[in-house]
Formats: sequence, structure tokens, C-alpha cells
Amino acid sequence: MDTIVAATEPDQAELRLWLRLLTCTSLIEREVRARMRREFDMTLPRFDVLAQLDRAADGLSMGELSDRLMVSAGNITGLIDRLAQEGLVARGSRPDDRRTVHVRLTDKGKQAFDQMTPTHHGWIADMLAGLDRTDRKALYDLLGRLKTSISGDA
Amino acid sequence: MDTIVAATEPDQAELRLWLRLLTCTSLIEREVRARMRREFDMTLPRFDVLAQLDRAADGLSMGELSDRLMVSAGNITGLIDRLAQEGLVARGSRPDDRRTVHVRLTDKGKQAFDQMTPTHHGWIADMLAGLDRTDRKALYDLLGRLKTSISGDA
DNA sequence: AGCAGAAGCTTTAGACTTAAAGCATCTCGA
DNA sequence: TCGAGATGCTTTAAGTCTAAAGCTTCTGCT
Repeated sequence: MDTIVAATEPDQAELRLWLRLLTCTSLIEREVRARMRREFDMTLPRFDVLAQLDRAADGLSMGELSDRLMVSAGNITGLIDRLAQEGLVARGSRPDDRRTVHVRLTDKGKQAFDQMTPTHHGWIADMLAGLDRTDRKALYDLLGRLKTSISGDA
Repeated sequence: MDTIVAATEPDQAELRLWLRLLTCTSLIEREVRARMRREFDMTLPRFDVLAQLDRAADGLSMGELSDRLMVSAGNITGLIDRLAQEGLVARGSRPDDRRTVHVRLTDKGKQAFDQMTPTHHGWIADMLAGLDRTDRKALYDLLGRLKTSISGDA
């Protein structure tokens, strides 16, 4: 019976899985964006840039930021423009390649990030609190496999 | 030993899980957007609107679209403006409530959607092909639990 | 009846995003 | 050496998105 049903009406389990994945991401993103705005007057893209810069000891080039945040290079230009204007990051040049623009956190940027990040972590932890450690591990592993799958391994 | 490490350096497993979720979603979204553009000269938000309208037998109001796509009402206004201009959807009024704007697929819109959706489904299926049925089911269930968790059940 | 507030949509200002074109610089092979 | 192509970033045009304010219409209460 199953096969007959599957033949006449295509099973859309994959689509439902994708939509559910998208829903979860959107829900979290929306919540984080709203809180980020309310509590820190900060946007999510800007925060993400600060987080990447904080994680990299010596700053990053525009291209590295573009890769890590998975957004276009033109987008990074605009984000860094605004962050630099607020004094949270600073552009610099690299002597060995004058095409490259090097970006680093300013003291003010580092301070701002250090103030926001524990709260941000708390929001995430809260939203994931409904899953126990086992579920979180299982989900993490499955998403790892999904990541491989997306890039086209088969 | 574990506890000592955990005490001095906060465990960021939740953060890593969230980032991995975001990565998977971004990878799929980026791929689908690019193909949608190349093969159908269509954007993802517009396609999502068409998909919602196709699924609803009698069309939807602007507000219902806003809810289902989880985007702001103002955003829907702009999307429908553009889709209407292309002749893929039509605005209508509802006699019982003159505030409400009713939107439905035109024949042209229905045709366009029917042409795109099998291909779209194929892209998704391909990207998920690295997971077997068991994994997909497990992932689907875990995401269901995550969805509940995000909304704040605990 | 009629008014206060709610509900549904649009408008506005500003930020984010992309693709594509453009500019400067670098690399590498002839 | 020198020029073609690659690389790194910025600019541009257009679409997407949000929050907040504004407009119209409806609902419910007095």
C-alpha cells in the first residue's frame, strides 16, 4: 500500500524537513534580533561581525569575514563602514598586500562585545533548554551529517 | 577534570549547536536562491509566497501570508506589489471585511509555480540525500522538539 | 447611535543583502 | 619585463526586511 501511495502522491518528507529546519532557524533568529535591538541597540549582522573578530586573535581581512559569515563581499563593506563609524572596529592595511583590508576590534568594540556576549549566550541556552543533553548531542551530530550532505557528497 | 575545565571555560555547546543549525539553513537557502534565480529568474521570497498561495485552496489574506511566512506585514505588501505587477497574483477585496485584502494565484501564477515546484523539490531532496531515512526521521523529530523548546515551554 | 480601541494593511526610513560591474593590486608565465 | 588573468575590495542597482507610524475599517461597549 505504501508504494502505491508513494507512486501516486509524491512523498514530501524532505520538503517538510527543510521547512521545519527553516522554521527553527527563523524563530531563533527573530528572537535574538529583537532582543539584541531592545537590550543593546545592536543588529544581528553587526554582532556576528564582532563575534568573528573577537574569535580571531589578530583580526581578519574583509574576505575572511565574508567567508566566515557566508555573506557577499559587498555586504561586508557596508557592515564594516557602519561599525567603523561607530568606532567599534578599525580598518587597517597590510604591508605585504595592498589590496587587502585588515579589520580588528577597537577597545570600544571589544568592550561592547564582552558586555553583550554572556547575555546572548544565555538567550540561546534558554531557547535550547527544552532539549536534554542527549537530544542536543544527537541534533548536533545529525546537523553535522546534514552539512556534509548539502555540500554534495553522494 | 571535565568539571574543572567546564568551570573555568564555559561550555559553549549550545552556541555551537545554534551556529551549526544556522550554517545548514544558510547553505541550503543560498543554494536554492542561486538556482531559483538562474533557472527560473525567480527570487526565494516570491517563490515562498506562491507556494503558500498554492497550498491554500482559496487564497489568503495579507495577514495570513505574513503569519505563515513569518515576516512583517509591510514586507508582504511589497512582495505582493511586485508579484501582482508580474501578473502572478491578484489582489481582491472581501465583502465581509473591507480592511482585508485577499490574494490569490492567477492562472499564470499557478502555471509558473507548477513548473518550478518539482525542480525545487528535487534540489531539496538532493541536498538531503546524504541522510538515510532513519536520520531524516530522527532529525525531523528533534527539530520538532526544538521548535517547542524555542517557544518557551520549560 | 456613537465613540474608543482593536485589527488589517500601507507607508516610511533605514538597514541588510545580493549579483554584477569596476578599480587597484598582485602573480605568473612568456 | 611586461602583460594577461587572478585576487581583494568597493560601488551600484535592485530587492528584501524590519519597526514604527499612519490610515481605514470594524467591534464592542455604553
